[in-house]
Amino acid sequence: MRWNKISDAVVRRLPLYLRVLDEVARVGETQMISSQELGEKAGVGSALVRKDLAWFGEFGKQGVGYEVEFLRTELKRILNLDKVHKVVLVGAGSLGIALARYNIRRFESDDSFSLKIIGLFDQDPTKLGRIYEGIEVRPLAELESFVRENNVKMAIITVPADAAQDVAMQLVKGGIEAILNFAPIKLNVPEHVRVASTDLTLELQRLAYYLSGE
Amino acid sequence: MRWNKISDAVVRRLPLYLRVLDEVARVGETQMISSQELGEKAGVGSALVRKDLAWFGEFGKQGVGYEVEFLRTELKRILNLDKVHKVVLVGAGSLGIALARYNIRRFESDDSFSLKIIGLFDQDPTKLGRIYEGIEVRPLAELESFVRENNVKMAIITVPADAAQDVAMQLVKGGIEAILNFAPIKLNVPEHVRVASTDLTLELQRLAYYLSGE
DNA sequence: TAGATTGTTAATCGATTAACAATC
DNA sequence: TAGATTGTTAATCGATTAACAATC
Repeated sequence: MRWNKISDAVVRRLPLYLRVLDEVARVGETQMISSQELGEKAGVGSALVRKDLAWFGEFGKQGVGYEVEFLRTELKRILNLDKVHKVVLVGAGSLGIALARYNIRRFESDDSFSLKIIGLFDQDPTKLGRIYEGIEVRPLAELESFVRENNVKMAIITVPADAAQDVAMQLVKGGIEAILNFAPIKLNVPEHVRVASTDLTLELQRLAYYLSGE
Repeated sequence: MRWNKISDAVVRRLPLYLRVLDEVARVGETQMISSQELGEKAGVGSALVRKDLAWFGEFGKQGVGYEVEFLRTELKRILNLDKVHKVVLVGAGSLGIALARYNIRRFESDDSFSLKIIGLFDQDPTKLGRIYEGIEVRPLAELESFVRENNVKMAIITVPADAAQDVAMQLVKGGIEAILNFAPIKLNVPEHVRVASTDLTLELQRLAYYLSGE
């Protein structure tokens, strides 16, 4: 399962397609969907839908379209979502806990349930041992070994900016391959580690640009 | 202050530059900064830095670079961050409260403090009247009038997916111009309203793609 | 078969990078 | 002045869109 050289822009749209298919399957009106309709619901041109999917194989039938259930299964496979992934969340502040809750809810209601937070970590000794959403808060000192021993490949960082780089390094040493980062800082990690950043401040500042100056 | 036609890609980098300048100013070692150095710290090529800034004027001196404080002030002005903007947050669940807290902390520590949450809204009657971070939770029914009467132009949505579109419409009717959306759904809004979406699920699913299949 | 839609190639569009004259 | 770096133009790169032969 190695399709290297697939552009990031393409990969970014796959979960979008999957979401549309999930919804179409849930409503259950149609068995088949055209690139046209899939594109419309995903907010993407139909040609781009076809081109994106074509990177991974031939999933459609000319004159008919794509079988919803089949494409859904294939996309899950492509995205590695046909397996359960263990996730650690570092930073048990209010944002971290909220994400743990949000995330777990979301994936529990999903039939696939492919991401599972198995560890919460925090630097604050007063938080240690507390249990949120059924998961115990552990000390940062155990992070690296926990990640290694449990073979965790994915992490979410919600610690303050000045601690984030350090945490990232611990995670990498433990063998993490993908990080979702909420700290407002650019993480420095080796090539083989993927980082997705969600930077609230940057987004808000960007939006301010579009406000008609008052 | 109308530079229409500036591409989104450019606007997206401006807050990044601002952040670098803030940091450089805080450390206070240098008065001047070159596009080279600014680019390095922002993770962007030096030519692109110059090109981005050139859209808005001539801020540098040949042979020398950009004056840190001056460029910082200019960027704030360009991004509309030289004014205080009132923000409403809709959805006082754990994510909403966490964001309110996070956000307020962040901008309070900043000397500019240009975004200020002035209203929290929730549909749950048991939450009404509660006070978080000094802000009272109000009923959704009052959202539109509150936004209009207080001349609020920016909103954050943290309600569940099935309520988000409805909330967005209320906000737009009240006169909102920019929305930061955390609900996992594409919001349908008029042309003149800007939406930035942060979709945790899409990001996580995207990251899963890069995991070496176990 | 006739109509529709895929998979794919070529054309277009937009964004980034390279290069350099202008000039501090 | 000599060295450095801007602002800007031209070249490159990559991503999206248009078009259409293949075919269900």
